[in-house]
Formats: sequence, C-alpha cells, structure tokens
Amino acid sequence: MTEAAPQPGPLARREGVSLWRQIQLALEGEIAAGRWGPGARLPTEAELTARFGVNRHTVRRAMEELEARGLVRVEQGRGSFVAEDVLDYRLGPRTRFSENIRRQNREPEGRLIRVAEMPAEASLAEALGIRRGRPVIVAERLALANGRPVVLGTHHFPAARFGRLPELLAANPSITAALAACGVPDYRRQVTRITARLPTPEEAELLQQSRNRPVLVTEAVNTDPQGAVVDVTIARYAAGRVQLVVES
Amino acid sequence: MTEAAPQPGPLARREGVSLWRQIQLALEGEIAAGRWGPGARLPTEAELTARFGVNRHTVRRAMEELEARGLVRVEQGRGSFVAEDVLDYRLGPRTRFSENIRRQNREPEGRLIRVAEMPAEASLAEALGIRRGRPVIVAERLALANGRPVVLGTHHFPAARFGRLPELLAANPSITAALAACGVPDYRRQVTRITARLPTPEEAELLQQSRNRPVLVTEAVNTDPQGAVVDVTIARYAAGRVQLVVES
DNA sequence: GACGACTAGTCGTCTAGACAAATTTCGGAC
DNA sequence: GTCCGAAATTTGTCTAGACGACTAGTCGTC
Repeated sequence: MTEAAPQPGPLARREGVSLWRQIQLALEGEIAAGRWGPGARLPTEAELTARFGVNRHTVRRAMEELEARGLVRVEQGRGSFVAEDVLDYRLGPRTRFSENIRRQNREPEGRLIRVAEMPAEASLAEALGIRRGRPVIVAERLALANGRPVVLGTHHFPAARFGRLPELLAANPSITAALAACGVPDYRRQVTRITARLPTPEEAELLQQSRNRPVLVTEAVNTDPQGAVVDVTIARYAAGRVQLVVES
Repeated sequence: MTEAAPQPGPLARREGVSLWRQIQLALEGEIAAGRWGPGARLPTEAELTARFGVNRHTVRRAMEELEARGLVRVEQGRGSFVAEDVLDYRLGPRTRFSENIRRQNREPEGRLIRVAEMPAEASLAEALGIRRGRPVIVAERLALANGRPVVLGTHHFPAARFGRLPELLAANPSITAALAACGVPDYRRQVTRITARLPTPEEAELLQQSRNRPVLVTEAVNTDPQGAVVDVTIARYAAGRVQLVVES
C-alpha cells in the first residue's frame, strides 16, 4: 500500500464543511472512480488517519456514513471493504422468492430460523380474518442468494388451517412447497406496504449487515384462489443488496 | 422535569451489551409506553447524561440510533423531540401526488426547487427513448402534506416534446397540470424500482430530515396513452413520514 | 414598540487516550 | 504437516475536555 494518495490535498478546516464529511466525499469519489474494486479492502482506519491528518474518531465518523450509504462494509477485526452489486427483486401478485432469484442467475436458498405457535393479537387477527387470540403459526425464514442473506421473512398463518406447517417447513423451508402440501397450490399477494428503517441487532446479525445500514421493510397479505387469507408476511430486505421492483 | 426516572435502575456494565444500546432501548421503551407524546420534547443530552451516569458521547450514540430509526427528531440548538405519525402513499399505474395526499385528509402542496435543461447521459437517454446527448428538461420538485415535506422528486422530460414545461411549472408546480397543457392529458406509471439509503446533505435539508434517517428512493417511468415515454422520475421519500403501498 | 446586541442553553464536531472484542498471523509442540 | 495458543492487527466502545454553531430569550437603546 505504498501507492500515493490522490491529491486534492489537505482538508479545508474552518470552511463550513466538517472534516468527516470531506473525508467521506473523498473516499466516495475514489470508490466511484474505481480505485478499489467491489469487495476490495480499503485502507485501515490507522492508515486513513495518517493520510488525512485527523483523529481516528473523525475517520470513523466518515466510515459510518459510507457504511450506512451502502458503499462499504466494515467488519470488526478484519477491515473495511467496498460493497458489492445489488439484486433486483420483483414484487407482484405472484411473488416467489426462488423464481425471483433464479431469474437473476443466482442460487436461492432458504433457512428456517424458528417456528412457533402463539395467539393472534388484534391487528394480526383482523388481517388474517380470524378471531383475536386464536392460534397463529409464526415462521421466521432467512432467504439467501448465492449464500448471501437477502431477506428475512416473518410469516403468520392461521393454525386452524395450517397446523401441519411447522413439520413441513422443518423438512423443507420452502413456503410455496409447504402451502402446496396443505392444499394451497397457488396464492396471490394483495397489498404490500413498504417502509425503511434501521435493523434491530438480531436482524443485522441474520442479514449479515451493519446496524447502520437501512432495511427495506415490506408487509404483505397473501390469499388463496378463493380469496381466503393464507398468510401475513413481514419481510426485511438488506437495502444495500436488493432493489425492489414494482411493475404496474 | 423533577419527575423521577423510571426504574430498571443502573446500566449493566461488562455484560456484553453496550451502554449506548441499553440507553437506546430504555428510551425506546419509554417512548413506546407513551411517557412522552408525539412531538413532545425529550430530556436534554445533559439530563440524560446525568440520569444514566455515562459520558455525553454515549448518550449521543443512543440518540443517533433513535433518530435513524425514526423515533425521535434532533434539532441543533433546540433539543430532541418524539417523532410524529406516518402517511400511506399508494404506488400504482395512476399515481398522482395530490390525490394520494388528499385521500388521507391532508393538504398537498408542491414547490419547484429548480428546472434546468441538459444533455441526456446514456442510461437516461435509453429510458426516455431518445438519443444520447439530446436535451432533457430536469425538474426538481418538493411535495409536502400539511406543510411537512414528504417527497423530493427529480423529473426528466425529453425537451423536444416538452420545451414549454419550465415556464408552465414555474407558474404552477403541478406535474399533471403541466403535462396536460403540453397535450398529455393522462399518463401511466410502468415500473418502479425501490431502494433505501441515507440522504445526501441537500436531500436531508429539503426534506427537513436528519442525515441519519433513511430515504426510500423510487425510480419510475411514465408513459402516455400511446406508449411513448413521458418522463423518468427519481423520488426520495422521508422514510420516517411515509409508507409506500403497492396494490397487486 | 422595534430593533439589535448580548447571553444562556443546547446540539455538533474534533481531539486524545484507554481498553475490549474479533480476526488473522505466526511460531512452537507434536 | 497439523494443531494450538500467544501475539499482533484491526475495529468497537467509553471517557474526558474543548470549542463551534444554532436557538431563544433578555435587556438596553433608539
């Protein structure tokens, strides 16, 4: 790493632009210019500290920003790396994870995180069209593309109709397959609500993503061909790795 | 503010959970519990520092997290405040800002930030169906509901067909009205791409939102009834104030 | 009463230093 | 050669202190 640092020279102090932002912009530009390719390792904090002539905390503030923007990935004990490319994820009435991923020439994979049965609280019961307090099966599932976590979904099924789901999912973590085995060969997505926020620590952990990087949160309702509600799903996408696509 | 701080007592040190996260969780819980109503002012950093018995920087780290999650709003020189409620914004083939806002019983408003004409770069030209380098009208528009900024849109129109747009928009910042005056009485949205990231300083400024809070970014293409591309729009929504709704 | 300067309160940035936690490296034992 | 453990490297958290920037009020002058 004896490569000379690109010029624009020293930072402007007392000019109305904070030092950490100048550092952020400098690195952002160099990444955009391709100085380091996707996945490549960036200089360590110590090196950047020396290069810019500031305190380590100031460099860290800039890195936090870059990480939150999805441009770099920071790993404790390893270093910082330029982020990789993003995946298109189509949202539509017939959204299916595996198809979606395969269409982009990647290998889909599903991991069941946990399954539980619990009473439905008010708003969930209403969405599912059951009485409040009736049992609901809650399944948490992590979906990956080429081994990289993409989305964490929490599915809620009425237990009365889908009591066999836990065992089915344990054997094969495909929602579509499990529903088919329960007599629902097809289902359609009705509404999707989308928002963005920062992940909880557990979400960040499962999605292998920084806590400072947003997740796209979608809430959807699926119904069977007869119009009965099959499940309510809340999914959290690693915003840096996915782009949702809605076709009208 | 002589009100006693709620119990759970002192923070657990050296227990594997960082102090700032414990503080964040404590405040998050109290906000959820309704200790302070929406819009209410939170204790100052100095007060929180005293209450939790930590350094001010540690309290600040917790506040950053809460702000990024959209739970509080921090204003320099004034204090921190509990965030207010969110708006539903429907995305569909006939998405129109004003209708969308009025449906929620709020008052829509549009402000033209700037209009310019510039040559189309490659990917934009392709999306618009024109040659690279041909002139494009770029209009930046801030849309508000009840006086609060909701979305910042950057619209790109082929100048050959919509040369009158700048003057029209200057007189009335409604896109729909301006297009109607140019002979496009109706238009439909084709695809929408959705991602999330942190805002640039300018976006944060215009949306009156913190830099630590994500924006939902949508990219859409609108066509006229004959199928010709009318415009390409990139919109940035204040994620804490809006929820996108997709109906399938 | 209107305006402006001043001041206190509050958040924003930067520096400095220490230690913890996670990862990688490397040498020695076998 | 392989495995284990210590050491080095690198990022994460916390404390401490200083000063800048912005806000809102106070008080004096005109």
